[in-house]
Amino acid sequence: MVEAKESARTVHSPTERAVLSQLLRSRPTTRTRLVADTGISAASVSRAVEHLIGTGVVREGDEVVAGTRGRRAVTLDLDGSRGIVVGIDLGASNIRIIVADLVATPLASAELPTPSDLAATELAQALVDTARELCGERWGLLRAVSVGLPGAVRADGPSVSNANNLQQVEDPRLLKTLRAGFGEHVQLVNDADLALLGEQRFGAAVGAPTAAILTFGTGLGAGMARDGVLVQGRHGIVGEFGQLPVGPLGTRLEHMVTGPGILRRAAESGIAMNSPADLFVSDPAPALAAMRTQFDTALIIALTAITVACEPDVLVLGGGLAPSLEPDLARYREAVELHVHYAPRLVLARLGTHSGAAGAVVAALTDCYRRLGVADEALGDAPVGALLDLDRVRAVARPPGAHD
Amino acid sequence: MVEAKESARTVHSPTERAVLSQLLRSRPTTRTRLVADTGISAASVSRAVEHLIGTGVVREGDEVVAGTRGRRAVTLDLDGSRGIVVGIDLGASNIRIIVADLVATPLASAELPTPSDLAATELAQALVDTARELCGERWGLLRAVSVGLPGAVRADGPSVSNANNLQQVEDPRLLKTLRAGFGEHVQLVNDADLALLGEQRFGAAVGAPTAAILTFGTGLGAGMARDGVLVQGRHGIVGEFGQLPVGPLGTRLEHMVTGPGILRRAAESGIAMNSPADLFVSDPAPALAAMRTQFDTALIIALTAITVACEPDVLVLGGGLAPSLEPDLARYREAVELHVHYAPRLVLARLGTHSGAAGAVVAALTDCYRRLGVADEALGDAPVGALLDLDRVRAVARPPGAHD
DNA sequence: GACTTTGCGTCCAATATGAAATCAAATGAG
DNA sequence: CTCATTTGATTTCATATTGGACGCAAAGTC
Repeated sequence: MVEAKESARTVHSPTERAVLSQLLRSRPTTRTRLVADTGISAASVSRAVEHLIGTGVVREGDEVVAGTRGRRAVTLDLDGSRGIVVGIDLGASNIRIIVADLVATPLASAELPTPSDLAATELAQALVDTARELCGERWGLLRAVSVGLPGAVRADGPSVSNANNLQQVEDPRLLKTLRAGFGEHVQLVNDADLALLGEQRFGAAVGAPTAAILTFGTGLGAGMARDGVLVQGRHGIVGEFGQLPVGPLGTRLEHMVTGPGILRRAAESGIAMNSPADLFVSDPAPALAAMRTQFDTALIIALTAITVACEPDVLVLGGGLAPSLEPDLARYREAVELHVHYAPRLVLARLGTHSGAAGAVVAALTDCYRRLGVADEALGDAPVGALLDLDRVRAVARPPGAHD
Repeated sequence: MVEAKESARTVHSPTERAVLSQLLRSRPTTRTRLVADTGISAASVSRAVEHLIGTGVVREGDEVVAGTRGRRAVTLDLDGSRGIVVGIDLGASNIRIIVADLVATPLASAELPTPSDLAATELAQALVDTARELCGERWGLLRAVSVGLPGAVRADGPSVSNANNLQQVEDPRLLKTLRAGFGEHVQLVNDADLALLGEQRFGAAVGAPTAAILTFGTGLGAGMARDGVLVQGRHGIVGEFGQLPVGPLGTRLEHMVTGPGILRRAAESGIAMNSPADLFVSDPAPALAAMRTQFDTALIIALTAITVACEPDVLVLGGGLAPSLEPDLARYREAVELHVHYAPRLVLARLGTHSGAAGAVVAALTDCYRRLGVADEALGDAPVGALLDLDRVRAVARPPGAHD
């Protein structure tokens, strides 16, 4: 269970924290490199590493095969096998779960339709059961769980609000049941925030500590991170740019750029439309072209707003509609740049439907490392280097219900 | 000069830093209270204080007059007399300068019309000369200078852009001349950011570490601070909500809510208007009422955007037009709350025309304390308790040109 | 095979820390 | 007024942490 012997694993001394933090940033590494990177004396680094190995946090690896002369340095790395984390993306239509070890190696994954008719308690229990099955005999090693939801997560409790597309997650019993099943260390996070984390660590925004995401799903979701840290308000409404009343007659931005809104507006105008993607065909009918212009206007407002809100280096576009926007990314970028003399790099999400669950893994790992005593500045990089491999995620996927 | 013997004044040891940081947060205080607040042993606190006093950073004050028995504790406080800072608000129409000591006691202040016909170098030299005159014989104690400007300040250099209302501040020679005159520690900051700092420390947003400001001047300025720290992007465009193309035909938000834009739009509509304040009379003519509705719509978009950008506890409205909005603050707040289920407290700026210069003093002091080794978390509070007293600022005001 | 280079652990002196004792300064009781 | 009591500040001392110097180990070079 999550709380098992956690205290014994906590790193106390400042020196040891500094060493572990640097190890996280540049892993795998060696004692000598840690000395150079931290400025701490070789004697102290050696002692700290010795203790970290004794605690089971760090392990020695194979020797370096550098071409230089002299004795070979022993590689050091986190001992990822000592624990596992679970990342869950609880979406309005699908649930995605990834189990990974402490260095973000995917161990198992699953995807299943959301049983949206279930009440909060049953839904939570279903998540616990499925995750437990995926973890198999490693269940005892579970250290942290992160769950992404389509709603505003308030810092108090935490409680959830504005979850229009999956109402039952607002029920506090959801978290209660999750805690009962997974243990203490369960966190709820907005799904767009998690998708951003995923893309920042493993996807389209790698190397951009200040980045933002805009997801076009059932609703418009947004997330922002500055210097590797999510911007999250106490009420969870940071990023709710979809609520800006910028359309004609005060229509909300969300209704101008997401699927249901587009279809409704088309119906109101008497335009036949099968899918929102019809809006993005190359030679549209005049009536459609007018709607597309409105869409573009609204989207550019959203992009501009998010740009002046946090000045991201990269702005990721995700969700079902995002691929349709690819041909026009350059045009959107120019429009933003025209308005504020700066524009972030506009890119499509690269993890696709996995970004939320991948981000949940990142959030869970971050939680683990923070409890281990890693410095906050270093958390943004952890676990860098060990990219969560999408192919491996798929390779370890199991149909729900299959047993070990 | 600024760089004089700075190194000797830097606090090195972690313990000493912790003590100084806590002293800043709860000053004036005593050794015993520092022991309780920091958790450091009495012996170490005593030693640290001794050294801080020896360095000249801290001084002992009068004894406490507590009603309890036992020996009286000696009060400890920052030694504000050991240095001075200069805060300058370089506006499009007026320059305001405040000289203060290291505990934010105003020593001198001045206000003069901006000589906007001067080129960058001459303008900078005028600032240096005026400040030097205000400082008098204390000039040698100058530790830091902050200058607020109506433009986007980029982190590189720093360079300035988007300064449409005072073009010459974009010239890099401005900073060069300022550095030549004031010394190394001059920083340029966006004026809205500084106004927010001022209101957060001394004005309408006291006690709100997460706050934002919207200033209605020649242009629309905005600033945001999260947890006591300004949100500043590398390109300085954070907060440029005025550039959102939300009006009809893509009109920028700025043009809908600031003086020049209002006058121009009135002229275009054939409405006679002497001052933008005419828009806010209690029983407007129908044509005016329509314009007012447009203004309200745009303002609510701005307020909503800034709310979802950082979720401030307090949103300060400043600049010339702000007082006209007072009767409608509750209405605006409700509109925002309707859109995002949360609204910050909407308040008018309390420092009026002084907020920028007061904020510049805060920024300069923060710079000083950071160089002294104060922990970043404690900087948001420094120098709490010593409120910059507006009456004192006025009392020490001198007409430019007067001599000591 | 001796030498050099590099990695890493050990020894030791220097430093910083906290618990406890001591000194200092105030009040109140008798 | 004197002395016990209380609280604040410093000193003493035992202890822990740190980094430099040294020594050993393991590799390549000549």
